[in-house]
Amino acid sequence: MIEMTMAERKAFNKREKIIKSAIKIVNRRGYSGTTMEEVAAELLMTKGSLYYYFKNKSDLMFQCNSIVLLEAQEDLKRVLLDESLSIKKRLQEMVFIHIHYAIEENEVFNLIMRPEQLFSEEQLEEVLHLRDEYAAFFDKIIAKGIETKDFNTEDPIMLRMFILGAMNWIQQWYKPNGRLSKKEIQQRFWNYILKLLT
Amino acid sequence: MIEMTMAERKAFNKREKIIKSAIKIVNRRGYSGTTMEEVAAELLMTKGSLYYYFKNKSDLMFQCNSIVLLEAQEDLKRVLLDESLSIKKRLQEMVFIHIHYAIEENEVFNLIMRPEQLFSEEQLEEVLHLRDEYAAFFDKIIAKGIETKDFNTEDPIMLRMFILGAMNWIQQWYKPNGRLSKKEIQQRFWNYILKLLT
Amino acid sequence: MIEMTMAERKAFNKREKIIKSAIKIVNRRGYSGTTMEEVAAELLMTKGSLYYYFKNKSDLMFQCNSIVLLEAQEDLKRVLLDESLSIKKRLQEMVFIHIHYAIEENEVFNLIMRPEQLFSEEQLEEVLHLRDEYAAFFDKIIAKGIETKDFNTEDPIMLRMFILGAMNWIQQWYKPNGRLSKKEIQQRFWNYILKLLT
Amino acid sequence: MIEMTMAERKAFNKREKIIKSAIKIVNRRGYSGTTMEEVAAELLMTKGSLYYYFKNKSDLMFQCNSIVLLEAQEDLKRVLLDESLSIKKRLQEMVFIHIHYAIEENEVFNLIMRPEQLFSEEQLEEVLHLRDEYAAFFDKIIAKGIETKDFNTEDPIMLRMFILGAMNWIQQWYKPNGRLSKKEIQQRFWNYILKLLT
DNA sequence: GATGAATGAGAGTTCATTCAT
DNA sequence: TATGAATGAACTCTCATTCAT
Repeated sequence: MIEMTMAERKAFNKREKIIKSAIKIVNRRGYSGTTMEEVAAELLMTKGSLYYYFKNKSDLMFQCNSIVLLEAQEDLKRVLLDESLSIKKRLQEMVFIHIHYAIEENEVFNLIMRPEQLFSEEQLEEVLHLRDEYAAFFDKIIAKGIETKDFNTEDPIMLRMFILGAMNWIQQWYKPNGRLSKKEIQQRFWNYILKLLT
Repeated sequence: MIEMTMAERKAFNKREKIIKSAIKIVNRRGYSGTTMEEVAAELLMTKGSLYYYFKNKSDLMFQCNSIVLLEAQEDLKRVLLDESLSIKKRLQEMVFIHIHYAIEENEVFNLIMRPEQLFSEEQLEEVLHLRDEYAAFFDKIIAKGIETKDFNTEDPIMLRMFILGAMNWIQQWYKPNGRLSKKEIQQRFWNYILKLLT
Repeated sequence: MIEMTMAERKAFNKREKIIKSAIKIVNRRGYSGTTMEEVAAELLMTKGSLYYYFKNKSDLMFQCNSIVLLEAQEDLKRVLLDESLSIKKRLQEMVFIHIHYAIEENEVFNLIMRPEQLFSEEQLEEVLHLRDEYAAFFDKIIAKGIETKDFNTEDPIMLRMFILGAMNWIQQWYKPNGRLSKKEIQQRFWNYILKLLT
Repeated sequence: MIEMTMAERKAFNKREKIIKSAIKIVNRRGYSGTTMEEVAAELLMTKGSLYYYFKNKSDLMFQCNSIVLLEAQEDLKRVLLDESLSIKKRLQEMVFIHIHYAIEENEVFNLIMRPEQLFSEEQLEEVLHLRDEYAAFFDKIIAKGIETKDFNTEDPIMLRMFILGAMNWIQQWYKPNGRLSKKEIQQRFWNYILKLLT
């Protein structure tokens, strides 16, 4: 979107590679369990080098969080604005997307449990802002559905929190080879959600 | 329940006091943010002394988890077995209890996010067992409700996971002086749950 | 002066031992050249142990500075209040004391060159306060001498700065086996100072 | 003085620019507080480039020191050799020059507090040599003054050390907006010095 | 000439854990 | 029982230095 020289692009790519790597580690070890050393090792770098790309650990963690959230937002937005789909279908897609991220990017997703402890004030503000934006996508489609009488509920905000909570929690018990596949979970959760909304 | 000498009882009490203190700290700082130092300080002890009562930090954390879960189990059991109440009423009470714990004992409750990282294999087994037991209380009442036609759902296990997830997540956004009081949240969540079950 | 239990006294002594050790290192390496590692090694401890006694490096450095300055203040005060000595004799003694410290405790004395960079605001305030107090001892005896007509000068503050500066600088060139001994330097400097004051 | 090709001259100029920049930083941050990064940033370069012009940090610091000292020497020499001025007047000018440098180039001037720590043996030798040369200018004019009976003192070397020390120390307490201006300080210090010399 | 990138040694700091008393 | 003291491993972060391009 923004013009970059070759060198800038290269640096940008490297930064992204690091973030992707860090995301993997965070998903395995959690935030405080992740060490700069391990992130570096995964990339065959030395930890000192990471500081060329990121101010400090908290900065790196912050960017991990942002990148995942922004990606998910992109996916949601595409569906939200796709007028070829019915309201219900759109929400369903969004639910599927959310569950996908909750399962695949379990720790990093919107799941920093105590972000106040990890992030600087400035970062925290943006983290919370990103989360709000994310949630707003769901609010929007629900509001539309209420307008069109597809959905019906009082206090849609609280209901959205109920629903997102249920989905976020999946990562706590999901196991790749469990009784139900990701697809089946998505389908059943969607059924519950639909029931709540009508 | 078990016979104890005076000395044993004294030690037992002390252990409990330490756990209660630790729970407070964990709720404030999270697991990895909790230091033995701070736990000891809260009790006007030195951290060395803690090791007389607990093998190590992980042991202390484990007991924190257990005590909260056992307490909550006690509360649930009392309601579950109270035949003077209707099935629905009983589940409602249980929901209220669960939300109460999720809010008041937010971090410790059933919420060690990645227990594999914190606990030894042995401990982990028990942690997971306790969780299962806990969840089973809900399964039981739901099963009863299905029998009596109070409730109606296929795959009650999955639905229970949906519901517990939604409730567990409350701690992520609950603020003591938020728009809705604990009581109001309990009520609304109960409404949603009832809708899902009928 | 203050009541202490055995244990407290022991800790106090240890702390003092560490400070004394640190002072040696600082005199050898300068402030930023001093590492916690080396201070610990000198005492056959590990650097981690230092943190049992001092909050951080800056705290240790601060206490080094304070202890030397306070000791020197004690020495000065004893002379200043010794009414059995003439004013001139008292100032002479004080000059000798100052030169002694400047030579023997060269780096730590009042000589942190850029204290703003090393100390926290709080510490800095006390450091500067201690320095001011120290200088005030000289101001007092000079003021007395002016009263008694022993001394004669306008702007005694500026003159005191001139004199202390000259003495402080000794550490920059003093060598134990140089042309003049400490005693001779003290005597000559006193001659110059007397000339300036009369 | 020495023939240079265009390219050499260009490099020479660049080197000087870097030194000037470095001097600024050193005056602000002290020797060990100065980073190659910051020096480079001030010049909109990258720190890697500095190594094209200087072997290492110590080399750069060394040249900073030299350049300031050589400049000051130039100034002193001009006055020293100006036979149109009286001996006293000449010394007065030299004192003013010295105080000027002590205030304006506070950290770099002759003030590397522990040069043994920073410089290689080779460099150290030259640093000390430059300092001696510098001091010798003062020795020369004082010697002349003694010859002409303008001044009178035994051990003029020691007295010169006393005087230079007093002046060097100014940087420890001088503040741009203090009670006395630079000019006033220069005047008073000159009065003291004159008193010492007659 | 200049730079982006990487390195590696070492610094300060934290903290669970141990143990003699 | 309790503690003061010490430890050591691990961690974050800094920075002078190098080098291919």
